[in-house]
Amino acid sequence: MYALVDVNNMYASCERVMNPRLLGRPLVVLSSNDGACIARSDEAKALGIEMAQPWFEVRHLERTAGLVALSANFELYADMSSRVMAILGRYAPRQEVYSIDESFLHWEGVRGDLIATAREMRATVIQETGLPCCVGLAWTKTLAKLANHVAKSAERKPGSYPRHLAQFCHLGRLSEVELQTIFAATDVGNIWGVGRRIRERLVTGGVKTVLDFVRADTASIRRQFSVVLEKTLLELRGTSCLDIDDAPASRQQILVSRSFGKSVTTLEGIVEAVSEFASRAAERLRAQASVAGAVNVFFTTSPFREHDRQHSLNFVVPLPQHTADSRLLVAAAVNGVRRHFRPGFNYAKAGAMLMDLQDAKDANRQAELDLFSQAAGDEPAARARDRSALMQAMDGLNHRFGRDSVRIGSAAVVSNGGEVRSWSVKQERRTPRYTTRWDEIAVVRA
DNA sequence: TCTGGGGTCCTAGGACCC
DNA sequence: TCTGGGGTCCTAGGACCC
Repeated sequence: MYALVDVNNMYASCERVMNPRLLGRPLVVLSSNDGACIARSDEAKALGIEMAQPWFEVRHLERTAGLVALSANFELYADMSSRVMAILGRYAPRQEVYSIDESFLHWEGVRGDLIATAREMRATVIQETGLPCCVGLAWTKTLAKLANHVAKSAERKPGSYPRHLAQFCHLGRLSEVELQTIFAATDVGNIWGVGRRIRERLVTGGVKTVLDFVRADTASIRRQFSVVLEKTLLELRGTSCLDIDDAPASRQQILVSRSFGKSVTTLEGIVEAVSEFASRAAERLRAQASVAGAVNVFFTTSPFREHDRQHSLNFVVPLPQHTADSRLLVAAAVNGVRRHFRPGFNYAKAGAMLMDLQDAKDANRQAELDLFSQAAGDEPAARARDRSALMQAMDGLNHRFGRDSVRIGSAAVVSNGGEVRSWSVKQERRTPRYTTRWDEIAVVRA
């Protein structure tokens, strides 16, 4: 039996835990640069604010509807998430942390009352973190996702589903008739794995609800769409095709990209930003004990500025040998920028992606075994150890004294007088990082 | 003025090999 | 006249997820 546990409006709920005055008010959390709404409280949804809607389009609601908008405080959300996940992990033998606000749980051959377990689990999460969640239970992961959708909707949208399914929905406990009623009342686009495009094609073919979909022919779904969608269909019929992934493999690519707070026109501006992104990516690379074989760099103008001349650059810089050394990765990225940069454009966004990742241990062993590597000009093992020790020291200092205490020279360009870097993201409404910074810790007054 | 930032998987087609 | 078949690897693009 699978459960899918999902924190309600995660980001908005985290802000409310730290500032209860936000309870009951329409609240949105904004993406970097305060550009678009990436999370909404129920009250904000009721105002008609859409996911990813640009902030400037809804900004007037601040005055007219008491809307509150906050810049995303990802450090807070990540910390709250890890607390929630740790609690959920206590309730099931296997857990897959699926995203910052969702977790699959798996019980094999359990007979007990899982709804009772779910109730206790939800109460514990609320008690220990203040965050509300909903639980969907079913025989497969795709059905558990659907059950979770029902649990959420039954709680928040009166009339959508039977009220007794609010917060906890166990599809395995429903009669065939009840199940079909729910399937018939659910748009096919709410299925996990059916996005906008596939939904359009399904609806055009007359498949509008989950019920229509489960009655479709597997072979023709496979033919017209893909094996992926065929699996989705089988899962909805109760045949488990997706196993719980409780030992996630390390990432196959690491991307750091940002839109700029204001556009960048100069080579030095792009160099500065790309250095910073490559440097951040390298930190994550070392955190998962990998090495990279190439750096993919891109920078581009904004398609939304229709009067600007548009230009995008995207290139891959291969490395002579795999590495996790920030200095080498940043240097490769910067050299690429210097070679490819074209002036005369208002660049709006850039990114650095580390590719061709390998396990650092495997890469080392490979290098030691390769009798020809030194003859070919690769560095001796001793030097490689020095590199790794230096990076470890850098990561250690940054962990202890705060991000950017030590960093790579070319990424450290800061304008005189403490002025922010030209490309820096705009974040005017960020709340304190209450749980991860001593100097921003929450203060409680009696 | 102002439009997010990460990821994954699958497929098709071309190069190349035997 | 007639020009194989099976395999791998790589890349680009498209779909999805949160």
